[in-house]
Amino acid sequence: MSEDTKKPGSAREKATAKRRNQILEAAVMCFLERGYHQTGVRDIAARAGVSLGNLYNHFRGKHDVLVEIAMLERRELEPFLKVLNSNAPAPKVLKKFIRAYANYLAAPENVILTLEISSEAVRQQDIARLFVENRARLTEALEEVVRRGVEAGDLRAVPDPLQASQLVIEVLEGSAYRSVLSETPMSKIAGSMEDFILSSLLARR
Amino acid sequence: MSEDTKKPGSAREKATAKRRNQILEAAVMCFLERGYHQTGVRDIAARAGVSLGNLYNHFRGKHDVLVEIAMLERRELEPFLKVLNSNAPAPKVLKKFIRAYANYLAAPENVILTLEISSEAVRQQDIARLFVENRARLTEALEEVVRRGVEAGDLRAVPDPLQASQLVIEVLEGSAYRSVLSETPMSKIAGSMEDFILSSLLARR
Amino acid sequence: MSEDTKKPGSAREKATAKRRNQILEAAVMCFLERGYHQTGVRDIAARAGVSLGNLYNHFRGKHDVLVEIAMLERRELEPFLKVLNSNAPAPKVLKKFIRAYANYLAAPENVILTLEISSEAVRQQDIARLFVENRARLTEALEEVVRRGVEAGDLRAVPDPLQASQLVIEVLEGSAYRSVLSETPMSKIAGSMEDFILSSLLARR
Amino acid sequence: MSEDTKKPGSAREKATAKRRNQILEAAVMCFLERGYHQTGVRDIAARAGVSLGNLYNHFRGKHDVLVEIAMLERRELEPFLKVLNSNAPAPKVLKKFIRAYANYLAAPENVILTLEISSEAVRQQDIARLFVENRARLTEALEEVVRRGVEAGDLRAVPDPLQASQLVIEVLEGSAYRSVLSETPMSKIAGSMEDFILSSLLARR
DNA sequence: GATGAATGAGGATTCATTCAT
DNA sequence: CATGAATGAATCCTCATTCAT
Repeated sequence: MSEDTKKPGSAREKATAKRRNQILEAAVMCFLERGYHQTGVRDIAARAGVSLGNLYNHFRGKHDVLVEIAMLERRELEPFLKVLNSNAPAPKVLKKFIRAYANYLAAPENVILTLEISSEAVRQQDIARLFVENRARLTEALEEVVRRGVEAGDLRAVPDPLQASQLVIEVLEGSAYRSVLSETPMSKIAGSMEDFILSSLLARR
Repeated sequence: MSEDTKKPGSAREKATAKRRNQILEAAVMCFLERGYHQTGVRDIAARAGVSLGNLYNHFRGKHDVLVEIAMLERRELEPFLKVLNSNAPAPKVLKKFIRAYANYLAAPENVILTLEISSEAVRQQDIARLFVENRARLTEALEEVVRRGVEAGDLRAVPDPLQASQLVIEVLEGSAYRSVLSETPMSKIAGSMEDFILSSLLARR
Repeated sequence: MSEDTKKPGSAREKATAKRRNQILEAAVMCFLERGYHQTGVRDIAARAGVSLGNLYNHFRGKHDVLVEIAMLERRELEPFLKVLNSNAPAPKVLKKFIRAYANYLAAPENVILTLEISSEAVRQQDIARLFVENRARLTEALEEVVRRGVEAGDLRAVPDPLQASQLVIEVLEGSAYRSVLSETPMSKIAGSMEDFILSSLLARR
Repeated sequence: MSEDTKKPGSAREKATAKRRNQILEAAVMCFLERGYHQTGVRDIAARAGVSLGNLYNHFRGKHDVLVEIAMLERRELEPFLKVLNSNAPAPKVLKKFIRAYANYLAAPENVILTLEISSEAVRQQDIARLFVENRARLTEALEEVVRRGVEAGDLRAVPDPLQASQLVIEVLEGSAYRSVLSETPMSKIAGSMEDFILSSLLARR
C-alpha cells in the first residue's frame, strides 16, 4: 500500500508511521485552531510530542505537512463515494448524498480545514491540484448519478451533468462556509438546501 | 496646530485621503499577488510609495488595512443592489442579477480578494462581521426579489426566501472559487449556473 | 563621496553611517576571532551593540557584510599605492614597498582577514571579483615600478613585469600566511624574503 | 564477539577500510564543491552511500574527517619528495620539482582542498599542526637541495636555505591560489614563476 | 504628516551528534 | 557494523510595530 516500504511490517516502520500520524494529527488541530500561517512548526512539533528537528525527519517542511493533510482529505470522501456508487434510483441516491455530505459539513472542523487548504491552493499549485482532484472524484461520481437519473427520467435533462454536479457540491460547501462565518448551524440551512437542489434537478411531471 | 486640519475639504485632508487610497490599493494588489499573510507591511508601504512609518499614521496596523479593504468591498456591491432594487418582474431581475454578479466574479481578482478576506474572517471576528454584513445586504435585497416573485407567482413558493437567496449567492460564489482553482474560465460555467438556479426557483406552469 | 546621499551631511545620515561602521567593525572582530562561518549574525549584532533586526536595516545579510568588509580592504592598500607611485628609483621603491607591506602583514589580523575573505571568494563570485580587483590595484602599481626599473637598467629584464609583480605579492602574502599558521613571527622571515625577491629582480652588474 | 575482528587482514577489516575510504572520498568531493562549513555530515554520508549513523562508527565526527583528509594529503607529496631526494645537480632537481609541483597545483581541486584545510587550520590547532608538518616535509627536502646547490656553487649563497625553500613553496602555492581566484590557468603563469624563482636562486657566474 | 532606524520575538529550517534497534 | 529516528541548540532572516527626528 505505502510506496516506500521495503520490509512491510517491521516494528521500526510501524513506529515511524505512527509518528507521522501523530504529527499530521497535531498539525490538523493547529491549523484548525489558529490557521495554517499562524501555526508555527514548533507548535506542531510540540503538540505532536515530537522534537522540532525530528519533524523534519518525517516531512520536508511545513508545506509538506499541509500537502499530506490535503492528501488525507481524500480518504474522508470515501463514504460519500460509496453512497454515490449505489445502484438505487438517482433521486434517492441524490437525497442520501446531500444529507450525508451536509452532515459531514455540519462539523466546523471539516469546513475550516477545507477552507484553509483551498486558501493555500490559490497560490500553491501542488495543493491546488490535490484539491481539484479530490473535488473531481466527488463530482464525477455525482455526475454518473445525474446522468443515470436523467436517462431514467427521474431527473431533469440538465444541459451538462458534470457541471450540474459541481453546482450541487458548491451549494453544499458554500452553505457550509457561510454557516461557519455567520455562526448559523448547518442544521438550520439543511432543509432549504435540499429543497433548493432537488427543485432544480428533479424531473417535473 | 495648523488650521487647515480642521476644514473638512481642505487641501491637507485631500492629500491625506489620497495617501490612504494609495495604501489601500497597494495593499489590495499585494494581498492578491501574495496573500494576506505573505504580504509584509513593508511590501504595502513600498508599493504605495509611502514610508513604512507613515503607513502607521494612516492605519492602526496591517489588520486595520484589511478591515478597511473589507469595508470597501461594500461599495463594489452597490451596482448589484441597484439591479436587485429594480421594479421589473422578479424572474427578469433575477436573471439580470445572476449575469451581472457572475460577470463580476469572472474577474479572479474579485474572487481571490473575497477568499482572502473570508479566510481571515474565520478567526477574526471584526472581519467576519463585516463579511457577513456585506453578504446580508446582497441576500436581503435578493430576498425581496424572491418574495415578490413568489407572491406574483413567477417564482416557486420556496420554503424560506432568505435562505433561497443565500443559496443563489453561494452557487455563484462557489462556482467562482472553483473556476479560480481549476483554471476553468467562469464563462464556461455561466450557462449551467443560470440554468441550475432558475430551474430551482422559477415557478412551474 | 557616498553614493546614496541626498542631504549630504544630515545628522540622521551621520548616525546611520556610524552604525554601519559599528557593525562592520564588530563583524571584522568576530570574523577574526571565530571565522566567517562560525560567526553568527547575532554575534555581530551583539558585539556592535545593535539589535539583530536593525542589522538588517543596514545590510542585506551576513554575506553583504563580508562584501562590504572586502570593499573596505581596498582602503587599507592606499598607503602602499602611495609608496609605489613615488618617483624614486625602482629598487628603492621596491625595497620600501616590501618593507611596508611586510610590516602590514606582520599583524595577524590583516592576514587572517584576508585569508577569511579569499576563502569565501572561492565559491562566491562577487567576493572573488572584489578580491581580484584589490589585488590588481597593487600589482598594477607594482608593475609600473618594475617596468620603470627594467627600462632604467636597475632591474633585471623580467619576461613579464605584471606577472613578476604578482609573484612579489605572492611571496609576501604567502609568507604571511605561513607565519600565522606556524606561529613564526613575520620579523624572522622578513630578511630572507627581501633577499629572495631582490635577488630575483635586481639587475646583475 | 566475532573472531574475525581481530585478524589484521580479514575480510571484515578490508570492508571496513573500504567504507572509510568511501567516506573520505565523498567528503573530499563535498568539501571541494561546497566548502567544509557548507558541507553537512548528511551530505558526506549520502554521497558515500553510507547511513548517517554509520559514519560515526568510522569517524569521531566531521572534524575528524577533515583531519584524516589532511593526513592523506601527506601521501600526495610523496612523488615530489622523491624528485627532491634525487642526487642530480641542484639546479636540475629544482627545475624538475618546480615543474612537477606547478603541474600538481594546476588542478584546482588540489589547490582548493589545501585552501580549505589551511583555512580551518587558522583556528584548529590539530589541523594546523598537520598542515605545518606536511609543509615541513617538503621544505626540508627542498632545503637539502638548496644547501647542496649552494655548496656546489650552483646556487646563490642564500642567507637561510630553509627559509629560501619555504619561499619557493610559497611562490608556487600563492600563484596557484591566485590562478584559482582569477580564473587564470596555471599554465599561463608557469613560465614567469620558474623564471622568478630561478633568477633568485641560481648562482651568477 | 512624513521618515526610516530600532526593536526583539518569532519565522522556518539545518546542524552535528547520539542511541536504541 | 549498520540504520535512521531523535534531539534541541543554532542557523539566517523577517515580522509588525514604535518612536525620535
